[in-house]
Amino acid sequence: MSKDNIPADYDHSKEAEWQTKWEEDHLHRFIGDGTRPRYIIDTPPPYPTGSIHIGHVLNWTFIDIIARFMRMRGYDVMFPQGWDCHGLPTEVKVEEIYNIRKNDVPRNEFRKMCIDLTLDNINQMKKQMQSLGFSQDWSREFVTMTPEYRAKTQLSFIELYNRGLIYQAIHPVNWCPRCETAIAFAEVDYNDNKTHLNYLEFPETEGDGNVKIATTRPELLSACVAVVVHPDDERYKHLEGKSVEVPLYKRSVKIITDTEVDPEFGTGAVMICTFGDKTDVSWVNKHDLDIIEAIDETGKMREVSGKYKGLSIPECKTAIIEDLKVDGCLIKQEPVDQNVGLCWRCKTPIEILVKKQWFVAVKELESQIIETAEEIDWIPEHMKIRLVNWTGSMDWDWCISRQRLFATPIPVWYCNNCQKVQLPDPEDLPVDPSIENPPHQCECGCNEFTGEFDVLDTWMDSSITPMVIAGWPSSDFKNYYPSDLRPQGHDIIRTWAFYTVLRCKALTGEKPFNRIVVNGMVFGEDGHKMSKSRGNVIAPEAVIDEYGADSIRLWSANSVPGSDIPFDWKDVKNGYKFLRKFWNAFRFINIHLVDYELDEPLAIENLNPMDKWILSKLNHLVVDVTGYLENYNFAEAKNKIQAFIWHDFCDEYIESVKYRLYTDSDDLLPSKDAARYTLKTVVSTALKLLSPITPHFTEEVNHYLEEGDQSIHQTAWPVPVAELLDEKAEKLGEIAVSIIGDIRRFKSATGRPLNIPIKSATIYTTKPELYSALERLESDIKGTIRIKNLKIEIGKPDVQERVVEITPVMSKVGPDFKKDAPVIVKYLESNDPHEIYETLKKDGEILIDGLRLTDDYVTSRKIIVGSSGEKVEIFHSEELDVVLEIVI
RNA sequence: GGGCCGGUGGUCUAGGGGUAUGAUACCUCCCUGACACGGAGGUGAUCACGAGUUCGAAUCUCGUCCGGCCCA
Repeated sequence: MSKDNIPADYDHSKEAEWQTKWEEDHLHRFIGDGTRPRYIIDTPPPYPTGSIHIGHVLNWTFIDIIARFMRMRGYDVMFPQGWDCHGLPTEVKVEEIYNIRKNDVPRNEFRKMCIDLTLDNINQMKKQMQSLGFSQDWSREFVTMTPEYRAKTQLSFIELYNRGLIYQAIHPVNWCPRCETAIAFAEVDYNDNKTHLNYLEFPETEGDGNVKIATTRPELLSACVAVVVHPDDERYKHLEGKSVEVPLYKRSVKIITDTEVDPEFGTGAVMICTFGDKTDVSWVNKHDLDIIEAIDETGKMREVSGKYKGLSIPECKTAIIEDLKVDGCLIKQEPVDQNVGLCWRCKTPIEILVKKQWFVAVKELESQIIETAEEIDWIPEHMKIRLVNWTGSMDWDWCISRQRLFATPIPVWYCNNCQKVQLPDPEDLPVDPSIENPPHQCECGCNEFTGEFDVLDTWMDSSITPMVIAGWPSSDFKNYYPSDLRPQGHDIIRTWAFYTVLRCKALTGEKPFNRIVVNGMVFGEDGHKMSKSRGNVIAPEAVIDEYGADSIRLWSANSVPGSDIPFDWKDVKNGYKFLRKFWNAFRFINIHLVDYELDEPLAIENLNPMDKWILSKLNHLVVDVTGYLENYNFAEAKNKIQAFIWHDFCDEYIESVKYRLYTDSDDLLPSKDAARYTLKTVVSTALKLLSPITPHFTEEVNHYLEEGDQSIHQTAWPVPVAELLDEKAEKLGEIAVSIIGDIRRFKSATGRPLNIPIKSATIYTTKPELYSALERLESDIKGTIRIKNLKIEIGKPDVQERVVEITPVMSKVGPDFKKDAPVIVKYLESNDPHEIYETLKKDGEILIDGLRLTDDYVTSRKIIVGSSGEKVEIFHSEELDVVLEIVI
């Protein structure tokens, strides 16, 4: 039944062996034959940076617990893993490694360098994930930079283009002058700094007046297209509709009004430029103003800025301020705090440029996105609000073109004659228009084309994962779509969740997933999200080396969706201690299981009160943990299992059966077997409950405990046994636990060793039902604490009790006495507790200002004073209200 | 500046109208037939602040302050 070569210590380095075995045995493969209900997880594809961080550990532990739990419950689980490869960070890294700029080598050569680096990074991260015991089906791995995946991304582009949801337009975009590319809002970092607010005087074109405007960006003077003031601003009422002259350039611009102007800031008059900031963009659109492009793609001043042409932005700013001073147009300068947008990668201040770009028509899809979000289960629910609010607050459509190299090419060509857009045939995908030609000639008869050099935003790759894992565009993909579960962090609700909902809905007409479980962020010791740039990162390998994957998984499991959690070595260590405790308990049990032939029906017949107690608690645990895991309350599941094993089982139950296990008496043999059966059942069931959380540990113990070599992960999830759920048995067991604890505490309080034998003990109770309960528990109490003679008596010993404290039971006093409750409380506080107790005992009630207070509304604490002079020690057990008399 | 979340013993945390859960740290005692990497006990919280509702607020409402994530 069990093996007798159990190592003294649990060795977490054996985790790797189990990982290898699971992989070799294909334990985590999705079968897909329809013999079991399917459960599909749309796993996040991480960006291959080369190493996973603790945030990944948290996120993937959640996923893995769910995957393992669902498998044990009979589901065919698809747990794929992908990699979201494309992006600027890899390009920057490659430039760094080879000390080149991307344009120094041919495009394809540069891409090859990126691919090689990414493959290495994926390999490392995959190993890390495997070392954590995550149960992905690696036969279904997807990599967004492969031709197969790029073909899907391009197909999704073509489909949306054909439906008019992707269009090309001239549009303001966020632009990084260093990277020379458009970037999305999500890629803009913001930084506080100090600059100067410059007060400039714009003379009236007709008349002698002038307007003083305040600007932080005088270098954009050449792009000034209007001056705007608040419509209610009395200072400027007379100027509405008139024109002023732009200093230096002597151009005339209109004065317009808009309520968005803050009259309190600066002078209350603002110059609108193309484009100083986002407000400029909205004003230009709203008032249909001209567009003057003053800055080029590299951040240099263009022709239109006149003598400043070719200067960088800061150079131009300095020069123009000097010239304004000379002209007398600069009235004053004052320091001001500014919040500038920076390129998230290189920290260069971004500009807003006017560009021909590709867009996804997000604004048009808004209502559909919100509807779809409503159809999805959000865990926790408030996360949905973030997506809905975000959807309603987009300033402009999603710009999906990027001027980069390592990405999926935009699959279009332009006819050299008529400029018409040419698309590839779906069967030719993927294509690279920068080096290939389109399959057909243009309608206009022309056969000369220019390929698009721009590439797609990486979110275009990763926002179709639920479709890709379902096999899209193959015709049966709807059998595996939508996914059942999308697990992800709350930091990317406005990106990954948003783009996935938007794109999948637009492409399939359906929601991408039924349910989204959102995990929190991991904080470092400084209270901030763990990130490389903050330098508060702890490497998962360091934790695994010291305490093993299961310990960090236990740490991860001590949390719930949506809550941020701080990383703490102490907590990881606590998980490790728990596993060690469980291991030792198992080792002890194993000694008593060697050579033991289980006769289950017979054992069940002979269960004693303590066995029934722990078995009932075990079955309650099964019910509870199943419910907690169904509701993603990992913390509660983990804590309930841990408390049960550590305290109920190890500290109470095992201690209470030792006397039976070590007996040689034939009379006690059936009871001994019942104990062995119970020990085995508890360990075996608890292991199953724990195995989604700590798969290595439970597998290790399981292989010693059970016959055969079936993996614990292939066993069925425990179901509660109705006959063993027994409230009466639990209450009876609690009485034993309480008495045993009291005697332990008594020993501790009187400075005696815990294992010191007791010559005789008498338990006095005045309650008949308690008396009979104690009678049934006699041998367990006696055996557990080693009492030679135990007597149970009805009545009281020859002692005096003194009540030292009477406490109101507020949950009863409050509702029943309402506004009189404080009177009761005050009375109980200010009168002698013993007298109150005596009155209650004598009269059954006590009158306080006409209020009838009975026994039910109070609890009392007694001490036992004095004795009849015998050499006995007496104490009062509060919980049960019994008196114990002890002779040691 | 906006959206969302949060502020509970030294630290972390549960609860969310009736006098606060657990962990950790600390202190005391105990080497008990699996585990001293263990066990038993103990100290320690006016539940961020202010006001309101209520007999009663950590809990509900409003406001303030502080922190976090995302965005501007």
